[in-house]
Amino acid sequence: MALAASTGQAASMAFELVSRGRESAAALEALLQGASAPTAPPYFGLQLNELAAQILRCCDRALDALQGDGGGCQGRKRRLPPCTAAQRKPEFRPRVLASGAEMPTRVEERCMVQDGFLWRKYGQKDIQNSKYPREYFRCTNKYDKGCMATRQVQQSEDDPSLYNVAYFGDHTCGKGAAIATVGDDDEVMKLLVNNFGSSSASSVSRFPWPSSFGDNVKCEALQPLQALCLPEEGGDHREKVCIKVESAIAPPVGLSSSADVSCASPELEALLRYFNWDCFGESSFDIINEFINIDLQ
DNA sequence: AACATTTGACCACA
DNA sequence: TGTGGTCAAATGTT
Repeated sequence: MALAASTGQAASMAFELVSRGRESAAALEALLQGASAPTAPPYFGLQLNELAAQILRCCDRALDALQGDGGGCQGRKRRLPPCTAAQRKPEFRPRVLASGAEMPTRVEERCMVQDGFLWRKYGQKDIQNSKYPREYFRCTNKYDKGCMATRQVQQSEDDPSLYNVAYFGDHTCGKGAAIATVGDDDEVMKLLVNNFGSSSASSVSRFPWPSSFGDNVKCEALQPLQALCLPEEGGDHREKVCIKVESAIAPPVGLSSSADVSCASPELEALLRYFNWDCFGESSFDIINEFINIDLQ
């Protein structure tokens, strides 16, 4: 009963948050419709007005879901696979962590900013001595362009709001080239391109984290990036960054605060502000992660 | 129809 | 032999 009450409370809070997000997105879209094309450059392969429209669609679907099923955020469902001798698939088990904890609610997988690199999840594995599973992603251009870039994402045990993201291999699909030309006049984007366009230690040393992603969301690299660039055999490289996504204003325990990187570009600031409202669950991490992922290529 | 995620099985490696 | 990374069938979403 108490559970039902708290579930209802959470649902109404989620509904309110999504509603606020929708209002913000609608305002953003209206602003962008009045802006001339040169002031709204494409980010991550999307025009900002397209981005705003996408946000609206996501909000509408989220609101529909919240109203439709009494508050539960349903992810994609999987029916019981047929149990025949030819099919090895055992019976379906609900998605529960090894620790017995529930998986974070997936609000809307596809409601994320595209960074020019598209990742496709190809596996998930429970890792020994870890409460949380590790998720495996590959570049969607693996087969058509032979791009061998992959990444692994795992929630931190010490701090569930922290995710460890490891990047393997280089993108050979060329999809990131456009990103480097976006924001040439933007201080932050320059830093990011300078730091991540090369794997050399000298450029990495100017890694600009931590930076603020709006008022309520912070993304921080918890360790110097150069310490996490692990060379691999065959010229392959691995980059790993710890990402912390928090919805609270208060700084996380054990993390020293430092100066935020200012955003010289109003477009980028507008984009970052967009993240404020969608700051819960796994989906919010995906959004942030996708953004950070640009930097790491 | 195309493309996405899910998830147990398979396989390589230490 | 245990563990982690990948595969691929089933199934959901657009």
